[in-house]
Amino acid sequence: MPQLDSGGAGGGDDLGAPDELLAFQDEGEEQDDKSRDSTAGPERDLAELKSSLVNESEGAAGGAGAREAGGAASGEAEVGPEALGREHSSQRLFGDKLPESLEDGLKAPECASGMYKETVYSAFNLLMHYPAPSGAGQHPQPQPPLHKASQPPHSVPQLSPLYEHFSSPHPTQAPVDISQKQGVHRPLQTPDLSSFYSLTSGSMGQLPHTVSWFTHPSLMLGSGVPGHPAAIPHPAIVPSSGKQDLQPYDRSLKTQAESKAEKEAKKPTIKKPLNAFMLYMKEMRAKVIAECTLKESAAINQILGRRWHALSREEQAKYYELARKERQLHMQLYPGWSARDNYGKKKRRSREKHQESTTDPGSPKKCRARFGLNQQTDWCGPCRWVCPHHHSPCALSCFPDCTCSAGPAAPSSAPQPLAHPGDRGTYALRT
DNA sequence: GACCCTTTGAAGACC
DNA sequence: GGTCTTCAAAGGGTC
Repeated sequence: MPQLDSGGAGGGDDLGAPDELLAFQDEGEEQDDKSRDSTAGPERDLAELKSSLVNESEGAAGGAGAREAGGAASGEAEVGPEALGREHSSQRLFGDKLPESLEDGLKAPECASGMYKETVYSAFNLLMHYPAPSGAGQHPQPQPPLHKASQPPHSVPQLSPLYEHFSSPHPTQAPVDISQKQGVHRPLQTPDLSSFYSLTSGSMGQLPHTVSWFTHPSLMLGSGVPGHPAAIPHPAIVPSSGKQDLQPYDRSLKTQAESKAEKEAKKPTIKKPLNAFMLYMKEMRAKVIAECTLKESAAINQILGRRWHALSREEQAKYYELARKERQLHMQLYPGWSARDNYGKKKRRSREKHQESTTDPGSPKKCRARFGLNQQTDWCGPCRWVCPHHHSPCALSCFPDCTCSAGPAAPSSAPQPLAHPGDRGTYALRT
């Protein structure tokens, strides 16, 4: 993490996100525990993490896992396996049940043995912690065409070929070559940008996403941001419409206003730069899919979220730093861009859910949606949470340690929804 | 075909 | 300033 790395690339970080620091501040003693755990041995750490996941998934049926999770959620002395949750307080409160698909994946031998198996999971940590020595012999992947003769000691071998390029002392040369080959004007070789990727020995490696900025198909096609002075193609740029252009004849039939609107509609959307977790997901998703034979992104993201919390500060710091560079580069490429530009481009039902929550309680399904609960969760009663509107037990078997044991409340006495696991901030755990 | 789900983090909106 | 909302990725699932 840049802020914590006094000697690292965090110095002079004008774009450092304050949340990054807060995230670690929140962890507090957890991080100390984490450090101790990591020093105690990765095998134990991994085994406990795996165990905690199994317990969480099995906690729905039994109570032991629930109590275990509850102990971890108390935020106080985390001891033994309980400490393995390693989730932020808000996340720890989120005693979710893994989706069936995820449970299946976890129970599947190939997943159980792969996800948190030392040989795989810690292999990633190892790669992140201990830079691979230079030389092709250490490289598990085929040598890329742009492979440099010697690999910088700080590089991460499993990353894409261009990662190596950008880890090289002359990171901007290959894009120049590429653009020259493609006949694309690339005013990218600004001192500032090159400085981003002229990684020092202490700087972090480049992940495929960042690297992919320069290998994206749009780059190869020479597309860019119309009107933008830089006109630098970027994977963040996506056409707002996938439809093909109109034929000239059809176009002639369009009125000027229509064509203008059409132009506006076809204006490529500049996407938000990826944050640290997104970069982490992008890199690790394929591994999780391969290890767990899962395809459902929701389940995969749950796993990745847990893995993210299981990462050490140093490991997370690499992604925070990369995300900071992403934002920096994004800002340079699109100076006038704002996240507001993409607001409202996605219709989200969450907004509708919120509106529903303030008016009609609606059906139990809507009520579940109001509290952000899993729509697929059946109503039953292990947590004894009572829906304030329907006065029926909420069956959140995925929240086995829910302490909201309030009985059915009279409608008039329940103007406020009860604290519920769905409300991350108010969920209290049984101690 | 649009949206949901699910995760974390960044940033804008809102009070 | 604190809280809430939206969007970034991903792809199977749902409507």
